[in-house]
Amino acid sequence: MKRIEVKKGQILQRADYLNKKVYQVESGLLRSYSIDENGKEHIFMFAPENWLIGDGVPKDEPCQLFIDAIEDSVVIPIERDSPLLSDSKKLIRRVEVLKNRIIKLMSASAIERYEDFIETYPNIAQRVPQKMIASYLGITPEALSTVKRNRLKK
Amino acid sequence: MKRIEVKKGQILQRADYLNKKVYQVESGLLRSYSIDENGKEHIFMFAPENWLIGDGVPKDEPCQLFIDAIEDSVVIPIERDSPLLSDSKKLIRRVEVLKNRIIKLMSASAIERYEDFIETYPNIAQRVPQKMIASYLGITPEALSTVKRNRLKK
DNA sequence: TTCCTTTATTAATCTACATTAATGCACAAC
DNA sequence: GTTGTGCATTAATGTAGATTAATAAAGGAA
Repeated sequence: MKRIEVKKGQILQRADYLNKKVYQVESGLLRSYSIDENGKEHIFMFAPENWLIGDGVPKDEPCQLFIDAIEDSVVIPIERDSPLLSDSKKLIRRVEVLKNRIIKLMSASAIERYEDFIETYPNIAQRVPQKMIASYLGITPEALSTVKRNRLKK
Repeated sequence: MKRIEVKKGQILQRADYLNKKVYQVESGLLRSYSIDENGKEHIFMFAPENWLIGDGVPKDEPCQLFIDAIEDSVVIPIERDSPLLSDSKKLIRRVEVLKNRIIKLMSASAIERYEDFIETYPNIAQRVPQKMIASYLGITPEALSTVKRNRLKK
C-alpha cells in the first residue's frame, strides 16, 4: 500500500479544500484542528499510531479541518468511499467518544477535563506540548498552567 | 412493528441501567440528556419525528443518558444490533454533526451557538422551552435570556 | 557555541457566564 | 373564580477562564 511521509509541522490537509482521503497512521503523531474567525486553533483530535484521521464530511464537500504532523509520521491514504471505512462497530464507538466529549465540555471544569484527558490518553499527553492539550480542552495555555498549579497547592 | 406511546414527561430510558434498544420517533419530540454530579441536566440531543434516539454505548454496558418525552410521542423500539442501525453513511453523517458541535462549543460564544441552533433547527427551537435550549447550548436559562436581550439592543 | 523562535509560567486586569434571588406571567388543577 | 407550579426575565454579585504583557526556559538553526 502507498505510504506518505509527513514531516513534523507539515500540513496534510487544509480546511476549505477538497480531500477525498482519510489517513491511517502507521507511525508518528498527527492532529486535526479548525481555525476560527479570530485565527485561533481548536484541536479536534490527535492521532497516534494505528489511528485513523480525516474529515467526516461527505466526500464532495470541502474539508473543515486542517491536519498536520506533530511528529515525523508515516500515513497510509485511504479513499473516503473505501469499504474499510464502513465498519459500523467502529463508527458507533466513534460516536460514543464524541458524545462523551460533548457532555464533558458542557458539564466539567477545565481541570476535570484535563485530568480526564491525561488519564484517558496518557500516551498522547506525554508527546504533545501543553498548549496543544489546552487547545484540545478548549482553554488557553495560560489557563491550563494556572489550573495545574492550583491543583498542586491543595 | 411494535409501537410505544410515551406521554409528555415520561422517561423512556435511565442512565446506569441496561437498555438494548434505540428508538425511531414516529411522532412527537424527545430528548436525551445526562445529569452531572451536581444534579444538573445537560441535553445531548433532541429527536423530533423520523429521528433516531438512543445511547451510543455497546449493548452490554449501562446507558449514560436519560431519554424522556418533551411532547406526547410514539416511538418504535429497535434492537441495538439490528442491521437497520449499521448504515455507515448515516453514521458518518452523525459523526460530522457531533464534530461540528464540539468545534462550536470550543470556539463560539453563547449567542453564536444560540443563533446557529435556531437557524439549524428552527422546527425544534419553536417546540421546546428556552431552558432546554439553554441546556443544549451549555449555558443557564438566565444567561440565554440576557444574551438575547443584549442582541436586540444593538 | 550563539542566536532565534517557540513554549511555559506568572501576574494584573477584564469579561462572559454562573449563581442567587426576586418578580411577573402563563397555564393547569382544583 | 383561586391556587398552585413551572417558566421567563431582570438585577446584583461572584468566579472561571480570557486577555495582555513580561520573563524565563527550552529547543532548533546556523
